[in-house]
Amino acid sequence: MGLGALDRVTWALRRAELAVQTLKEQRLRPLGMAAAHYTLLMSVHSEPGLAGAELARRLNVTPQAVASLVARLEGRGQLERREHPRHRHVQELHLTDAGREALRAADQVIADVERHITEGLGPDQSAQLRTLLDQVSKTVRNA
Amino acid sequence: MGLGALDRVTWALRRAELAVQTLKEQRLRPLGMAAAHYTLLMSVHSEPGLAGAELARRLNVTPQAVASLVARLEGRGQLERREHPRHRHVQELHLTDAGREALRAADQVIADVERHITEGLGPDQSAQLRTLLDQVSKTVRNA
DNA sequence: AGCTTAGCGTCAAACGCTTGATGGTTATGA
DNA sequence: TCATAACCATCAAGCGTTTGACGCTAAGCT
Repeated sequence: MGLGALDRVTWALRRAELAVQTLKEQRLRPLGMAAAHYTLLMSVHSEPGLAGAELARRLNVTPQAVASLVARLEGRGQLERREHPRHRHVQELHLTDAGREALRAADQVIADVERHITEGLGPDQSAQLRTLLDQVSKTVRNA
Repeated sequence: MGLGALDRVTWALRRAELAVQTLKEQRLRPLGMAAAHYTLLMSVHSEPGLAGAELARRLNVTPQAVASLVARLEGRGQLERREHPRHRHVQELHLTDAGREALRAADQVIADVERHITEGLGPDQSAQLRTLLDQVSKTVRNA
């Protein structure tokens, strides 16, 4: 029987993602930051003031997972919860100065990983890879 | 400041992988099988008789995670642990007939997902994507 | 206005995985 | 031969996440 799953695109995709994520985690570890923390900080940075539940949707995780991360980052003084002006029950998430500094340091590491990959591929192939990956995402989304 | 992580290749990679994995999980759910189960069964199928620890290395997880999955699949009668001929302490992992049948059904679903993606991309672009992904894996591995 | 609906945040329990440590088994080398 | 090292499997504890349920707040509808 066939069952040759070894040379499928989705397996190559999985292995590449796993390798990249592992490398990021390793590089981020000396900074005392997990990849999930970096992702959350970066999301809040790019879209400040949104609620935890909204953030959870963008990151494809549950609101509780976000709440857990927020609690930790708030404890470190990198993130702060403000009261939403209209909805008293909702909390706006914002970065503190310390949070911005931590994000800057972490992003330097992440950008280095990214650069290493894109240089290994070359500029045009990197762009093409991104195009193909986006197309995969789009194809899968409306499956 | 720059900090534009949104249009990085590694983010596109992450999102694509997440989307594909989520879709697989959804499609596999009606069969009562998780993606991790499918992966394990497929690995055992492609290389029968290897030990749990060895399997863990290929899947990039811990031996305990494999043991947990094996215990569950053994309970379902889809997998069996045989005694290694030389090392009495080691266990060879083999598929049962029921395991092979379950794998066949699951692989049909997975192959369908794969087909949907490759058809959305076209044959040559699919091949190119796989090449690029493998190159990313290789680049990252010796970073 | 009052009622229903929808959305956010949080608590509690369950699940899966990792880390660390232990015991058992085979191979290697003095 | 005997001791050391290497490897596998397993147990126990800790951590992060998901699932399910509850209370609370704001908006939409009659």
